[in-house]
Amino acid sequence: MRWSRYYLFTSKEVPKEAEIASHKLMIRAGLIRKHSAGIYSYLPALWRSIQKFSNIVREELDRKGAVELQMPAVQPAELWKESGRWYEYGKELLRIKDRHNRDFCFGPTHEEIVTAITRADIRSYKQLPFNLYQIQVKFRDEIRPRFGLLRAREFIMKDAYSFHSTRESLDETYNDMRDAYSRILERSGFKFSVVEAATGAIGGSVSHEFVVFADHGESLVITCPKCGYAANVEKASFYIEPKKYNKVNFEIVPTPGKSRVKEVADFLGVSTDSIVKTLIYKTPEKLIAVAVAGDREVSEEKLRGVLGTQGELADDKTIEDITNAPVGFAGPVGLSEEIELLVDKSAAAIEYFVCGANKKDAHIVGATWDKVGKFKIVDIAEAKKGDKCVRCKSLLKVYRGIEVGHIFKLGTKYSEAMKCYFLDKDGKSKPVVMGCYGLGIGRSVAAAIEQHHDDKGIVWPVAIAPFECVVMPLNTDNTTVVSEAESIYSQLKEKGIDTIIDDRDERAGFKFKDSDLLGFPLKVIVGAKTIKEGKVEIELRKDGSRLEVKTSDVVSKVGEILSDHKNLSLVSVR
RNA sequence: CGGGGCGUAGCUCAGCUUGGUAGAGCGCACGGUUCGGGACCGUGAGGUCGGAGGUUCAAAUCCUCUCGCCCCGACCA
Repeated sequence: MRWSRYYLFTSKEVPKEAEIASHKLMIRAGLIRKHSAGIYSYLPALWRSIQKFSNIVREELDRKGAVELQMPAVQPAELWKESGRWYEYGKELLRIKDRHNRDFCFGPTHEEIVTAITRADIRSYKQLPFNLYQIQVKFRDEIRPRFGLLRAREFIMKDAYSFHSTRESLDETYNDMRDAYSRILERSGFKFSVVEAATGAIGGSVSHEFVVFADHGESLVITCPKCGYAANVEKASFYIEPKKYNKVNFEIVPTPGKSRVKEVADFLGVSTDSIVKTLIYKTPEKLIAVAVAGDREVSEEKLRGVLGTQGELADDKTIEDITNAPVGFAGPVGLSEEIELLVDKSAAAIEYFVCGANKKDAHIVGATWDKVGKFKIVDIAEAKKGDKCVRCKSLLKVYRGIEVGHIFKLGTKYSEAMKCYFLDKDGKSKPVVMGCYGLGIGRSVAAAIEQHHDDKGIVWPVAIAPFECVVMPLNTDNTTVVSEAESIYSQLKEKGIDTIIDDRDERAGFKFKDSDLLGFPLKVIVGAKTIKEGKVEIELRKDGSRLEVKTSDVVSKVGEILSDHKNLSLVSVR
């Protein structure tokens, strides 16, 4: 590619709307153009990176026997009504009407469509399993798009859906996909972690996230450096350390106006972890009381797992009705029998605790669980810094990262709702067992920049760089320099090395700054100084190191360095 | 959805308080000097001041409405 004829325009200005590195650099390097909140064009250079990453994805999925297809972006409402998600998905689903006033949506994901396809074809267990995938534009009307491609509304995603006659078969494919994702990320030069995750709006039972480490990531990941346990903070379990408690006599004490945990703790002179905090949640069907230790938060994702449905905090009026007290004075002791009580492990472990008295301006001290009616002990508190591993009791670490992939065991949620059945060996009709596997393409590429950049610009991993190599004739008025550069450029292309020549009539410094910003892994510098001796320089973007080589050796040397780097990025970093 | 901020040249922004000829830097075009880490000098092109309405002799500036963008928050007792 000739830079002078390519569509690649950089800028010195630091964009005002961008806050994090990948977003700023993508704008400065001329890789994206924003049209609306969370809606972008991918300009040619970035599109090359996206294509390279997509092709790695294809190679690794094809290797596992997955089959590519393409499904519609605009989907009829009927299918979403069948699965029930037309009513559940909420405002993130972009709903549109056609000229006949019929309802459609712009697909945020494709379980409905893929199930509509397969239910028409699947008859027998003999056809199973199979795994279908596509790389396609999705739309999710996010509450607040931000960070450029990291949280866009329109984005490119690889989504795969597998279909099975048995759970065991699903397990097999699930593990295959897990391997494929790991290979994809390794080949693309990511440092990442595979973590247990909550299933969210997609549904299903088991799921894992692929989280690329980044200081500005939106996901919090808990890992155990000793035994390798890793989970999203929304899902992570932790070890509750047994403590010795001194006996405290049961007593109802006045706590006027002290409704928050911190206030009660200060007022009574106790620590927050000896308080039991009681929250009232509501689901579409019922009210639930939830108790956690005062120094902990409820993980709504964990709660969703226990309830099997999304719960939300009840409004003030409901709380007053059920607890006979204003908000802030609920407690498990003496709570109405009408409401189910879930007690987190963290709260259940406290022998003598402080809690709301279900009475205005009063708390109980010295409460014990034998004074509480029926309750169930569950794991619904969020892990936090300083917690210990549920498996090996080592100190857990908390990392920030970007969730680039998420794989789920869906089970029969969609196949039952949408009647995708097959006839099994025993002659009985059964719902197909499904898995689904998402990987954010644009997000991954943005995450790569987030993970690989310095103060000069992007430092692309070789595998997904827009170009592997840039040839830079520094003195465009020197005919030897120009002709040597052109010759090297043709030879590199000949050898299949992805090369751009910076043939623009610009000064040397300008070209250096631009290619540093763009982050091409290798520069071949052709200048008047060295060409006199029949030499050029090769510079590595990674560390700025240079070596002089004879013009006759450049091509083989470049090939050598690039293959070294490709191999390097294959080394597992977990 | 709630709160805050912004919208003026291709980009980043000043001007608005106190109404009166629309500015700077970068970028762009041309000429000259320069030429291995975002050069310098000169000349020049380029703006319905987000949009609509209003007040006024006169509106980028004041008022009303509206659209868009950015940031923070969205209930944990």
